[in-house]
Amino acid sequence: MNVNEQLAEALRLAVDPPGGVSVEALQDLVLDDRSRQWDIATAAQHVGVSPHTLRYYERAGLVTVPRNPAGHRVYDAPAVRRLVFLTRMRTSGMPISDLRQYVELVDRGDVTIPDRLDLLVEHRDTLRAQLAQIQLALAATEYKIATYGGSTQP
Amino acid sequence: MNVNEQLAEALRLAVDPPGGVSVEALQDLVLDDRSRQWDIATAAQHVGVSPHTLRYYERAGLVTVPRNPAGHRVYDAPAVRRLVFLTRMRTSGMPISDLRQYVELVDRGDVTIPDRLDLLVEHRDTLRAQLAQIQLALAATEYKIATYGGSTQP
DNA sequence: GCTTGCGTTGGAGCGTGCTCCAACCCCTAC
DNA sequence: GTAGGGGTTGGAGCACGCTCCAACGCAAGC
Repeated sequence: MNVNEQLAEALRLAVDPPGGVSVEALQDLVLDDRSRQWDIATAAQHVGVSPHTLRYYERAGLVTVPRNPAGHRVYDAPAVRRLVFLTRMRTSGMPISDLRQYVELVDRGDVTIPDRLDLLVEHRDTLRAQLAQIQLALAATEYKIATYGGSTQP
Repeated sequence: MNVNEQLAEALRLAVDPPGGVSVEALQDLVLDDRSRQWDIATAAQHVGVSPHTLRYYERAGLVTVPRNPAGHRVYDAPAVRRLVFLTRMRTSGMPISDLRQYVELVDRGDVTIPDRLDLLVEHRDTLRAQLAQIQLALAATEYKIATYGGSTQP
């Protein structure tokens, strides 16, 4: 995978998580990068979690979200993309504590890039192990299905 | 995948879970199918969980385990293979409640095979979705690693 | 002005899946 | 007989990640 392909892939990832981000969300995120802002309900929809969860993530220190004059949270496109990334890491099993550690490293600037790399590499290995586990479970499940005589192949 | 390949695969799955079942465990499970029996500590090692967890699974209704005259649990090879299967389903995200439902269906005999198939097919779909999720998370992680400039490819 | 709706907060509650504890039992070795 | 090392039980505790609640604030529409 060369860098261009990786960029294309990353863009796809940022805007099209399997959790369910819509085409409109894509357009919001890609086309109106700078100016657009969302309230918590809309941002939650874009990210694919509940507003509750977004507030929880803020409380947990994963993000800091600016407020409008009324004190309401205001999310912009980069913030939403960050949340999509964080959510992806979450749903793939990275604990909140690790994610907090990661964003703290990001906050501390480029000097922490090696540390971040360590975290990412570790998580990558975890993901690979998970992948193997799931593939095994899938094979076992498909075997059971086959031996039960169900011809349920798609 | 024909049936023979599936059988071979299933055997491999039953005796070589990534959780860490040893070669001795394999031999125990395959060669000494009928006569061998294990106490809870040994069975736990074979399955790759703690004795605590095995007792918990029994309390949760996933298995019923016979006792020796002293009242100690006695596990035989089929029981351990069943536990390996259950553990694989667990670690791949099937909740205890679903597993209990499944084993209840098994207990009720062949008439429940269609219901079991439904459960399995549903879980298979869940697994496929999980697989896609993890692959996306892996791609995202590898992209981050690449853009941080770390040449950490294996 | 008042209702409605969405937002805010701190704090409590909950479901899951273990994990541990206390009190006890059994068997073996010394 | 007694100490030690395993096992047994019911029940409590815990970590995690939400999820909800009460009490309140702001803003728009009638």
